[in-house]
Amino acid sequence: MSNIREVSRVAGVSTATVSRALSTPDKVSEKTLKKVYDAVEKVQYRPNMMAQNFRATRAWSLMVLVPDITNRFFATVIQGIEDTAQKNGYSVLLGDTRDSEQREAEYIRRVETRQSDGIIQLRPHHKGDPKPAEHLKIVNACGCEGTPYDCVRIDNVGASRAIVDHLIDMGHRRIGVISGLADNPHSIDRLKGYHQSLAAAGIAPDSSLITHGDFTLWSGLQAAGHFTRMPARHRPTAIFSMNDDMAIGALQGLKNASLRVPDDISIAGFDDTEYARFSDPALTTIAQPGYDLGRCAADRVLRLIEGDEDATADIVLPHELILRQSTGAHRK
Amino acid sequence: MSNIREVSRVAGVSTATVSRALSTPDKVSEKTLKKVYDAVEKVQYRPNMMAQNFRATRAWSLMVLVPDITNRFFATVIQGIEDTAQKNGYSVLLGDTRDSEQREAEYIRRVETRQSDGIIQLRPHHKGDPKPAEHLKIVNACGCEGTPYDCVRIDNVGASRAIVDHLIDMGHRRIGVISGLADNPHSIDRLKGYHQSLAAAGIAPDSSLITHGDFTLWSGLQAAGHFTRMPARHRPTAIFSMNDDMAIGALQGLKNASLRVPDDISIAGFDDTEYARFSDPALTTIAQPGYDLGRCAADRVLRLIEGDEDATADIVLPHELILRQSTGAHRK
DNA sequence: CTGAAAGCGCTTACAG
DNA sequence: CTGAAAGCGCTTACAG
Repeated sequence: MSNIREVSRVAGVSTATVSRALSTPDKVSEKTLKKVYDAVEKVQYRPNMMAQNFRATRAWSLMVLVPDITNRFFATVIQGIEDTAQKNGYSVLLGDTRDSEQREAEYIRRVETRQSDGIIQLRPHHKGDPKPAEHLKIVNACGCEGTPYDCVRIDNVGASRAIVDHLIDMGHRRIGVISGLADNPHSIDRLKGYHQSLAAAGIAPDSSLITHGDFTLWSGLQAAGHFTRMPARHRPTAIFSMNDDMAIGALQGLKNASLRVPDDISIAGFDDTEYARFSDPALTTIAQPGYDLGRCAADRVLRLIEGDEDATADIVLPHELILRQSTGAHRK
Repeated sequence: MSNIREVSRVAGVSTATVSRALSTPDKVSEKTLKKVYDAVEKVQYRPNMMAQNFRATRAWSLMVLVPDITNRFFATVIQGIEDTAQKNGYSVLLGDTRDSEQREAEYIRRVETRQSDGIIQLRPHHKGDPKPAEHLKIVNACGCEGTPYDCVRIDNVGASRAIVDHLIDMGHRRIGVISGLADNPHSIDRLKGYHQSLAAAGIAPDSSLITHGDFTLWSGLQAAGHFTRMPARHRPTAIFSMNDDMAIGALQGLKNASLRVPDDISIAGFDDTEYARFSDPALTTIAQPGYDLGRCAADRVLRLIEGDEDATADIVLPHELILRQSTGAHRK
């Protein structure tokens, strides 16, 4: 592994000149430049970024804290983050927390020890979470309203209202919900939208219509059981699942119980992952701009890191209701 | 941001002693230890890993080169890598190449400039690829036979044979293939297995039965069109798709053409991602040990980095044929 | 058990 | 335009 001293020796100049030739070539004469470049070529010099970064006190990397990398929606957000990071010369460190607080703490420690310049957190900030240390550059992507630091998100309450309104417009009055974990802020916000829609339509809420999963395919299948086991007249005629994966899982549960979708029961998802389009029937869902959420969040941490920014931002990106075949009119 | 000098000042000892107290406490007296720990606490000292790593010439990070992070199979492999890395004190740098050679080159450059200690490459090594530089610590996960450096993989030829044999056992003789890109080594190996099975059963190959996708859901849908547009008597009675995503895409194409699976046509996938179980009908497929492939590959680079190893390894992990409802007996 | 000193590979203010 | 020198935060061989 050659270093700058070796280059300077071969080129017959000082290390300072080599450094300048490489970083600020217009401060160096043509002739010297050539000598340096030739020497770089000759000794196959590659700068030692560990040394460079150490000196510059900049790791040029971003830590992404993601609950579950196999979740396609999160993977899309990460693509947005990575493209932006890459474009700005930053690397992305993967922190797959698997919802473990201990793992999350370990990753955050890496940022505190300067292995990373900033954090993008993909799980929503819970009400009870401690506020992150003042000096941490952190942005929440896919968060919720009320996050006490920078946050890029959609209007979860409004999106939820849009989808429940759609179901109500189709004539449904008994609308079931497959929520995420009860204390998850996404669950809370989307449930709020659900209740707002019911209230606006004059439909009395019924807690037996609400069941909880954990955003995985499996939990969606389990959740469907809650509804299929109900006597038919109590059963909802439509279900709002808080993500596509649980909706896809539920689809299987409904079919196992010989319920036809949407003829016997409608179901809608949330996220518009690629699989939503390929389920049978294709899912009505809310399209979240995953890639853009990642891109914006990355832009934001980068500005925090560069120090261009101090005011806390709450950026809300648009969502869109996507109508497909899994929802249909209520049939008497 | 406090540093070791500040700690030494507060503790009233030298920086050397602080360093020793933190890394080799048994070389330091009890009394001094306490003074140091108190000072660390008082000034909220966090070691600067950039300095530590620079001095140790070890980045403590692994670069993962992945063609597409949204592919669930790859995401699972990455979980195996990350758990192993984490356990050994390494971070994972994400290099989502999107099949771009330019991006791949940029990521490799990061390793050459010592931002990372080693590489795990998730795309298979192509015959024509240049051999990576001698000093690079690189392991191929999910590779193919004949990779000229360390490789952890399954027996793609054998797995392909297992699935095609199954279709033949069910009475199918016209077996279509949805391959990946023609020059992809996985495509090549799996096609080889397909041909071996046909030959063993005395079935003449028919190139009109082979079509190509790119391992995405969409391309599977396109590929299905190739078969549904055929006159019925030329159409295959079973299809082997080289991954689950394309099979799921194809499922939709077959349904659009009013073909029932498996009554009119059988289809099998490859990978056994979580979605294979939740498609309708659930997919017959080959289970690849994605998590273990990642774990083994990470173990391997780690050994390369630690210098415990020099012989090139070719590690083959077991696969398994998973029978579900998407394949059935051939009906006359 | 402890401290003074050197050095990892780089960059930059300073002087010429 | 160029070089000598200092310094980023840490560790460790050396001497005591």
